[in-house]
Amino acid sequence: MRQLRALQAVAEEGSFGRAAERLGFTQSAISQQIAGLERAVGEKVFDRPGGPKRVELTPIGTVVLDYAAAVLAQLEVAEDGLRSLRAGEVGRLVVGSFQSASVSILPAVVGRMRRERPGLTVRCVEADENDVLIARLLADELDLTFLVDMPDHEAIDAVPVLVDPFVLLNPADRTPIVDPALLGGVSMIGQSPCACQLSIDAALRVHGVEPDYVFRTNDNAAVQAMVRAGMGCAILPRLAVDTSDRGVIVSELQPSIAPRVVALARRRGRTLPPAAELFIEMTRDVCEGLQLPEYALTTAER
Amino acid sequence: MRQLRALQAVAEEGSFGRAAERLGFTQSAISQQIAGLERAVGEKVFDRPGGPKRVELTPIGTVVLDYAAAVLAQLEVAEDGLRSLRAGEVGRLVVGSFQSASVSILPAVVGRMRRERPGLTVRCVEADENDVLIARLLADELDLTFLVDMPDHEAIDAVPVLVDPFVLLNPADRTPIVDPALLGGVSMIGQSPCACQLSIDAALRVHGVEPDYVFRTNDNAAVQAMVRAGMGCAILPRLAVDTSDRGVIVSELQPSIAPRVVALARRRGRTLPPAAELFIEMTRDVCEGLQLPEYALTTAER
DNA sequence: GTATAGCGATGATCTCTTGTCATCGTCATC
DNA sequence: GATGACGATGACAAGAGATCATCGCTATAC
Repeated sequence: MRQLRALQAVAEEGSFGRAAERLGFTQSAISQQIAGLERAVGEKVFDRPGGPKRVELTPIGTVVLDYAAAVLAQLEVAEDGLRSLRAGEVGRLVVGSFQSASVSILPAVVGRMRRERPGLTVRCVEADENDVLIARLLADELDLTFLVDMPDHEAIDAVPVLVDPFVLLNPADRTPIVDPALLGGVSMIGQSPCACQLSIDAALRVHGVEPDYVFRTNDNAAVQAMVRAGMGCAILPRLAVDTSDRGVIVSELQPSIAPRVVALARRRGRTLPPAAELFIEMTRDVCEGLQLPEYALTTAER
Repeated sequence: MRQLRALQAVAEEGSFGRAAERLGFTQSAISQQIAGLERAVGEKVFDRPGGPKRVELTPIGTVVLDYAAAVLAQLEVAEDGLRSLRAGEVGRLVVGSFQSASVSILPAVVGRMRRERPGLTVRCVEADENDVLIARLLADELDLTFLVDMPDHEAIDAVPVLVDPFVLLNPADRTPIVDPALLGGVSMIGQSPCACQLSIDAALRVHGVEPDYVFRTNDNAAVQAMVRAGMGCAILPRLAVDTSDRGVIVSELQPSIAPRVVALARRRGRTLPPAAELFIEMTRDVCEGLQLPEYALTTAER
């Protein structure tokens, strides 16, 4: 390494002394470095004519120089690559997500990443169940993952990024129900029993209600369309709701049930790519924005 | 370097200790090498879960490993290349030559080289004048050069490889002349004043003869054809003569004139490619063969 | 729970590498 | 023959790098 640089410098300068000067060594050091290189190669790489003449590469020296240049160039490429990787300018991030996060949070975050760090690639892996996301996170298939609720797993580190209250959807042509305790016997639209749905059901049972789902779909827009069509009520996280829909009345639950917490999780003990910190920061920022008052319910008041 | 190898070994073994064993170090040494690498990279390259679990590459570590593999592969290519270069298996040799050497010596030598060392490239540069060859040798454009006569130049090292006496060519239909002193006034075929021709002329003048060239050509076969056609006599180095030509009588000069010496020269102080030694050896060998009795004059006796 | 075994980190120590300094011999030039 | 530029080399100091012994941590076994 040091020897290869010395070789280059001497070959260019034609003199051990000048090469030493260029590299910040003494002539003696260069002499020893070249001697070491020649020991390694097994042949002289320079002809030293003596006196003030230039030292000249031997035929073998020429070849060694070519190889040295190749190795050093390779090394330079590596250094450049690492520099930009460390700076978070380039890289690849695999993020787990679930449907409503993919709809409400991810687009904004990924959009900003693409704008601010075009070299970064973000790949998203979606799964409906928390457990699947957790398993993939633990298997190091994901760098980060969104989760519903804070996980209770000692190998996982999670930060809450969004507190997303549940809201009640009623058809616009009916007097809206807002008390979860009154949902007993009411037709409801639900999701298949994913993490989110299960926590809704549990909350309703606290109010003594066993919900009666007449239709289940995991597509939030479909849920909302069903409500609009008058098939029943629905409880959804607020961020999953299209609040511009005039056919549906979106109301806070009174009394409210425990809101859904969206967390961003990482495996404990796994070092993340530098870009991950950026991703986390942006996500928190985006989520903060999503919780601003202007995103509060407006449809019910209209 | 050492660190890159350590990185590879640890990544493959999943353990500092086993990597140490493989590389012939202690675990402590590997630990420090990886620590040094991480200092250079600026980030951890391994996650160390602790306990008997495998250490795992961090995302950055994976990238570093890729770069390391590239650099090490490059280095291996270099080592392989140098090994075969040093062994004289591959390489490139530029050899200076003049016409009769190109005809009589080179083909056999190059042929043998090609057979025994197919990886070697021999390029020949031909020049009619000794001085041109010497200048190119001194300019390092040639690794070796054939020369007519031993050079008297302190920067050149030469070994005689062939002693090639001059012979006299007479047309077969005339009583042959063999005494150079009798060539005065005789029509002669000669070459243009190259090194070889000049030494012939000088030798003739010693015998009081000023040769009368009625035709000059640098093509030996053309000289011989002219003699065959009866245009005159000619003096040529024996090796330049086609002794199977029945139309020409080839005789030794009596008294003989100083023979031409073919030398193989190198620049003093210039290290030659390993293949050059081989070339020199083969040349001496071939030339020895050319001087065997069976190559002695036969035409005159036929 | 405690014991145990495997693993990496670390401080002390030693060795070998690699730098500098001073000096020498060589070669071209004045 | 003096001079100056150059590389080689021996002595010595500084630093890198290896080993050894030991520590703390984690998972597994009893």
